[in-house]
Amino acid sequence: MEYNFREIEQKWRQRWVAQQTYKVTEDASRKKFYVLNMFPYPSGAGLHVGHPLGYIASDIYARYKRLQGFNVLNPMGYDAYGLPAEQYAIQTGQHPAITTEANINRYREQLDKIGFCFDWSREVRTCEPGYYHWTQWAFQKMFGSFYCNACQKAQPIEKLVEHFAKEGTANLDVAQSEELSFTADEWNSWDEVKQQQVLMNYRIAYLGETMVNWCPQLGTVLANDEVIDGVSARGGFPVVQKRMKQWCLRVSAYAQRLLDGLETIDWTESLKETQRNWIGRSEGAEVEFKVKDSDKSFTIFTTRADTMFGVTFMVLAPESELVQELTTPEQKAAVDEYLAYVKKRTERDRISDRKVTGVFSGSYAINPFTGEANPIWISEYVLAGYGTGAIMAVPAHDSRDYAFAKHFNLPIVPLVEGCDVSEESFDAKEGIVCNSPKAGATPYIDFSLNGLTIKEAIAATKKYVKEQGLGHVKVNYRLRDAIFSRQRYWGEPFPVYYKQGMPQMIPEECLPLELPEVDKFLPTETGEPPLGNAKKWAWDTKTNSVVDCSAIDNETVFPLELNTMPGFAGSSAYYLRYMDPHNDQALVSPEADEYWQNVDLYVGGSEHATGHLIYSRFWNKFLFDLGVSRKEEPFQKLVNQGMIQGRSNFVYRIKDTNTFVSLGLKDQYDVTPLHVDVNIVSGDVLDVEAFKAWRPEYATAEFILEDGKYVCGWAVEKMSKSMFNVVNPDMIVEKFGADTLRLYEMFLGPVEQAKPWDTNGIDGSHRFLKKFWNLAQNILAQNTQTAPTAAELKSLHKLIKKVTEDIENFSYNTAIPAFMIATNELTQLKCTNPAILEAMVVLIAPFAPHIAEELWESLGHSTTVCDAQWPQFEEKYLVEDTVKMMVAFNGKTRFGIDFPADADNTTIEAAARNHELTSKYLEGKQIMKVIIVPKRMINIVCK
RNA sequence: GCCCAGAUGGUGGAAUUGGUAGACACGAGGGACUUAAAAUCCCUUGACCAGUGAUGGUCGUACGGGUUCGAUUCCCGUUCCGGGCACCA
Repeated sequence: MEYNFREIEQKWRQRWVAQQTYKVTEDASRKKFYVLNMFPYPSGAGLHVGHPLGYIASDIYARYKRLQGFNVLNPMGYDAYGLPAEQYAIQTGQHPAITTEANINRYREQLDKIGFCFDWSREVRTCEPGYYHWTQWAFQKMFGSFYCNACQKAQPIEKLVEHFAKEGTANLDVAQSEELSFTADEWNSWDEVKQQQVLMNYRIAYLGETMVNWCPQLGTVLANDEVIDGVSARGGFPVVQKRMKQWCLRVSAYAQRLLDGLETIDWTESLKETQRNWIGRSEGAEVEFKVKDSDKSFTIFTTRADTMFGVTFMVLAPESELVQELTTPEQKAAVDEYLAYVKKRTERDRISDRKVTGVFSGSYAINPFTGEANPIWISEYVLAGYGTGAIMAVPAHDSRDYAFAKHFNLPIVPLVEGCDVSEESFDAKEGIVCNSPKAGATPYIDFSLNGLTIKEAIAATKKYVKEQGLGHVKVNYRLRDAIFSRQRYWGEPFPVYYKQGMPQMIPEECLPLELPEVDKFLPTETGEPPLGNAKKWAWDTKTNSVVDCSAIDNETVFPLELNTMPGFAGSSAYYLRYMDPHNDQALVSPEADEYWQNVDLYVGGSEHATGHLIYSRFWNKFLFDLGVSRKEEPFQKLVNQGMIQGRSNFVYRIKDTNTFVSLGLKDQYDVTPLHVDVNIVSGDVLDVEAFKAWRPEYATAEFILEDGKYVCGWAVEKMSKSMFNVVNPDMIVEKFGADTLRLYEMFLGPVEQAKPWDTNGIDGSHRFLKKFWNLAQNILAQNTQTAPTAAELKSLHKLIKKVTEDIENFSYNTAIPAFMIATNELTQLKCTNPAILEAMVVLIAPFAPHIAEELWESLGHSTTVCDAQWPQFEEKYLVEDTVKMMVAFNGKTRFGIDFPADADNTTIEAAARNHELTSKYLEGKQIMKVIIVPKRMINIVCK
């Protein structure tokens, strides 16, 4: 019988749906395993062969775990809110919901063809009210919480209110936007609005006036991870800094826990490193400097407290409030001029040209270690948002300070033995300290740092700063709070209305607050977000319902929030929702959450390292504090699948002609390379007729061939429509079958590695399946009932061992060759034993489920192969009595000799002396050492 | 600039983590079957040298050193490619 993959695959696709083969339910008697893919944004372009890579890898693991007896949750859904659908809506008037629905249907159709074991009954879409109900709910909980530093967890805001009423801000250790100080009496005397304003300083979801990344072309703000090199990650439009009132999430409060959590999870080191960089913890000291001839003082942050003796000037950020306070009247004009200059510069200007600029404030600061007065400068190289917005400059040991000192001719004092600072600063934190005053030499300090290593000196100075009350030890993080408002239509609406300018949450029982209809998806004429176009978008507090905007009276009917939530809102807790997707009483029931816990294996791209993977960890930690999530870390193990790049093909057109010249001859002409559709190129040879038919302008094209063929050039590029290098999985499935596609994608190389797609090699995978099929048909036809031979068992168990290990390690690319080898061996052994075939069918089921099901049925089983048992490896079938080992003398390979498999040094030595091939080499020689490499070789060191 | 990960045939990639480097596949070359093509099967395929031949030898895992009986693997230095962070003090 032929291997008719089309018939087989269609048959099993239908049967899996009919029998609900992949539907899972919580089952306390079985161990759970949760496999998850990063859910896709359903774009209009559909899937290309790169998309399913991760899905196939996780599908193999899910199927393998199921065969091992685990109850496997492997859900799929859609990250359905997003910019492309909205921009399409702006251009065409087509409602984003319609576009999104159409795209989802196309995705689903494509996914269904590849044979995944997703439980589609658990599908979620972030744009559905039943789903974003819980996104809104979590937001309200964040609004109703503050972060307690002392207990390192989120707490209800009521506790903070209680604290304020009793002690004001005394004994308060909480995460906050700015440090406030007030008494209980003051708090109690304030009215509701004032109290609410103060509480905003502490809420985890808060409305904050902050500098945001504003993208004028997109008409919205962007989070830090959405901005790359001063332009938007999506679209590449310029981004400017703008002060705006926005919803923010206090992610920074969780910085330390986000950092610590990395130690407990099984992610790649490079991904953890990326997150560590993003969180950017730095340990240092805040030191207070008094201003000369003034009662003012200010605090700086430094990680190099050891360089206190190398300070020669101070620098303030232009945006710092200290600038106004410390500028002397004489310098005011110069400072104002400088501030005006800085204000004109965009983020992009700052990044692209880093010229040294600055202005002297006129004031001096007293170094608390030496009593020296140092000039206070103002410069844009100091950032307002980091540390205290003020630094002590140590030009000898900081390259930025160095550049500044050279430019403005300020002194440079080196502090490390033997360092040369005539050309550049010495930034390394290594070496021995010198040039610090002797103990007792100044009235300010009674010890010397000279002779200490930098590390010791840092510790010593920090300790001194703390003891003397000159400042305190401080940890700073680069991680900023996430800006949570977007001026868009196609996103989750905030469940918020405004009363007296203060945000109010709509009652929890009224959630979800559904996205209203608008007739235009653009911002309003007055510059309000698109929701400003909605007619029915006001909250009636009497009826607790959405009413027409015309009813707004600001007494019982109030305007609703016009911003929507960003993309990461819906993707932050979706893995919890899959556990209990139809629950309308809770995000997830405690029972479902207790059973599924967290994701055991998460598969997705590393491009989400500083976005989704930070936000969802934060979101989950918050839910953990609330007691909603059982596990502090959502994704125990994470595998990053590498991007599949496109392999583009080129044709070479001779300039100003319609003649194309083959690759090997192109250097003889002046040519322009042009992308050509890879689907009309096979093995880099162009299908000339198809090319003429491809585009009208090529209908009359002429060709200069080599050896009768037109050979194309090629390059590895991103897979994209514009490069004509997109390979569609549907086409591959049609031509070779889903099992071949699955096998080939895994065979291409390690899952984690980026690699170019090359359809040429797919024959090999397809050929293997045919061979496997033929072997199976042969066995089924003969159906010998005798016991398997030792050779057959050896072949099988070698395979079991290899495949089991490789799946565990995600080395699918090495598991597949093992199948090829075993199939060849068993074919050569003329195996006719169905027991051997049965085991092989189970082993291959995760990789090629359709063919496995078909053969499983042929073997007489009435259940699906998914309910089979993973074969057990038994060592005894691999053990051999004798082993052929290479005997080498002093490392030089000489002879292959059979030895007993369990031979030790003494027997080997004796055997070597007696053996006809080796005895003469050893005659009269002394054996120094015998090294046995198990089952491989023996090296005899002799002289 | 700092941090992380890499570099193996014409190509994608293996190598039991210190033990016969190049598994497996693609491509290429040769052959068988076929009127022919497709499909299938078999052989060769890192480079160089010697030999009619079986075969033997030398070199070879980016480059230069080191440790070791033995290094693709460990250590030091250099070059190149990829990723992250970046006037973050």
